[in-house]
Amino acid sequence: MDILSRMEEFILLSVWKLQEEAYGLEIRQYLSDLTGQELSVGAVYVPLKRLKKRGYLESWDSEPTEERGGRSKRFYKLTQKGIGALQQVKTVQENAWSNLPDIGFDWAPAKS
Amino acid sequence: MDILSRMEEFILLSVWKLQEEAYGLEIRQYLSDLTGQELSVGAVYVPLKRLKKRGYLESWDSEPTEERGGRSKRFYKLTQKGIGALQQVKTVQENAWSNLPDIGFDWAPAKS
DNA sequence: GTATTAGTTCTAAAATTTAAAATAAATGTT
DNA sequence: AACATTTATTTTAAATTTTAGAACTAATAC
Repeated sequence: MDILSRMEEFILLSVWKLQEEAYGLEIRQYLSDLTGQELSVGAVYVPLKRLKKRGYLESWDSEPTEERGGRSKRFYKLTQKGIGALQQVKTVQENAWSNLPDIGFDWAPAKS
Repeated sequence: MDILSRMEEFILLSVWKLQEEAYGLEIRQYLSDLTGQELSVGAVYVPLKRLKKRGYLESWDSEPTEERGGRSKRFYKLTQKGIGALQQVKTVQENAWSNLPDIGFDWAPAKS
């Protein structure tokens, strides 16, 4: 399906949400909080690269220095294409959840 | 992430939506309409089996006969676990889309 | 220089998705 | 009865995505 995977959607949304602070480890932390589940570093960095390569994100590296140790951060920002892909997934998502019948059907055959 | 993939979510929702008519090819058609994209048969049957094996769906086969040719259908129905997984994904999804700042940031460095 | 901290890259295994050919099981036709 | 047609599921292998975590980088602190 030519629709963002859930991981891709979540990463794009993290970038949106985090604004000036959208970089790898921060995104990882944000998503862990959101879903209540630990996330390996690879689980974030691998799709980030892919999303950039495909034009959903752009990036730039922070100036080497700041306050304390550690290497520089790679910040991300949504492109127009990225925003469009999010809009699309939102629409399809909403359609999928619309007009569902009441749950609690009873048409399955009785269990033997 | 221990959350339904998008394909899994969509298939479970199809089963919910289609009620008495929830079987492979019908689900495929429904999802093609929903997303506006053709879907191979494997793209539906493979995850259907997985979802059943994991307890999100139960199934039974239709009586061999009906009106016209063709082999019997395998119908699906959500289990409690399946409903729960959909509820979870809905909640996380809604959280992910809440409280997003206005889009149209301008903190990226100027293009060189 | 050596330790510490913060971050990214790499990479291989596992899991999922996808496409399409094969198979199955029913009815219709001659 | 044999063969064609229709509807549906199964199989399978390739492609893609996800995941974990070790390795590496680059800065500051001592």
